[in-house]
Amino acid sequence: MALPSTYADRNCSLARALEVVGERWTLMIVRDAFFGVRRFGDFAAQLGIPRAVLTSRLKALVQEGVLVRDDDGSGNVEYRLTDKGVELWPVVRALMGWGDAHYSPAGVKRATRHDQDGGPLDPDGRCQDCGVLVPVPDIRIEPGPGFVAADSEPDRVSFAINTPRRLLEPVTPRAAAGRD
Amino acid sequence: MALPSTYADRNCSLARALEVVGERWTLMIVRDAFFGVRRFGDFAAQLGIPRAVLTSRLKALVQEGVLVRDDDGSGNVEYRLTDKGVELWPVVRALMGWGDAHYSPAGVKRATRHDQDGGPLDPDGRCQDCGVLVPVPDIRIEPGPGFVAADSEPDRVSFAINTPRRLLEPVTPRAAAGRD
DNA sequence: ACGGGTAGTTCGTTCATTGAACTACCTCAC
DNA sequence: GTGAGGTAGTTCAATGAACGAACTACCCGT
Repeated sequence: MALPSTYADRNCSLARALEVVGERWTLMIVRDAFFGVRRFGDFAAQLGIPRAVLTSRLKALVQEGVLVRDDDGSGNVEYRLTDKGVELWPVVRALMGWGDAHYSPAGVKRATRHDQDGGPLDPDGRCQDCGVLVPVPDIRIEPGPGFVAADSEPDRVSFAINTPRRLLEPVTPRAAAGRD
Repeated sequence: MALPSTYADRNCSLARALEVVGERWTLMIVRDAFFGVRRFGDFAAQLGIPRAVLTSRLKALVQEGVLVRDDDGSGNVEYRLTDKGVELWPVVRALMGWGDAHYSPAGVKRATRHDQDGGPLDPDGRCQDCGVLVPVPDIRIEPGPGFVAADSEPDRVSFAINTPRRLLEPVTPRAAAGRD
């Protein structure tokens, strides 16, 4: 991976995209960002990723404009998806869909719905009730039939992630209001 | 990466999918398979991947049922996408789309069309002329406006890949007929 | 000053990738 | 049958990346 372009193929946007999000952990970080994770410690705990690797990945994602780093100056930092990052949703959705289809016989692990009317979404992200292409912030995600309950008490972040909620909604109700 | 599951998240089909196709090179191999590459040597030359790594990735993909290995007994082996592998097309398409959108200002590097009527496909893979959801074998792929011509004479496989053709059509016209 | 929370860095170990060279097998022409 | 040429791999030393635990640095409220 490293910098552009270990995948030497100059004519393939897949190679180019993988330069950015193809490294180990990167898409998992992006996934968590969609689920509302914003804090360094939350990413680290949620993913079980070495902190040095997390630092490196977050730096790369910020540099590529997938995340923004927002430091409030008081030791609290937030990483949030940019528009460019949000546009990775189809990638995450496609991979999740494939994983669900082939490795989750009991059904999808997480279901998506149109938050406004509760309609389920088709594979393209369209509401099956009202037909609109649901924008990412209006997508509600919730445990599906293939979801397996944790055997131990979930931590704060896992609980939030496994409770019906809209994408991008921060899992950590940050003290300061209006920060969203 | 390694075996199931270095991404410990048991409730995430994204993690599960990445266990299979998230390693370095893997999606590039799958991409080439969509483009009709089937031979060990063609993958190796096309991707510039160390042969040992290619061996390992192909083995893993076969074991996961993404590819089938077809050995005709005469030293010729073909790796072909299974149905499960073909279902990765939305993943490849989504990543290519994102790469095109953000790293190819001159336009998409490869355009997709409905082979039957030549209609361009929308981001969901639907023909904009006739409206049908085009099955993968009926998708024609061809250089788009962002494509940059090679500076040197392309090899046989690169030439085939960069010429309008249907997905999954083998780039190597294997001697034996009916082998498809 | 202190305790607790936060975001990182450091560093020795382990593991994966790289790249070049080498092996093994089959086929066809002679 | 023997040798040339094509195929699919394997081997191995060197490099680089990931791991994980411990440590540093900063800010805060008390």
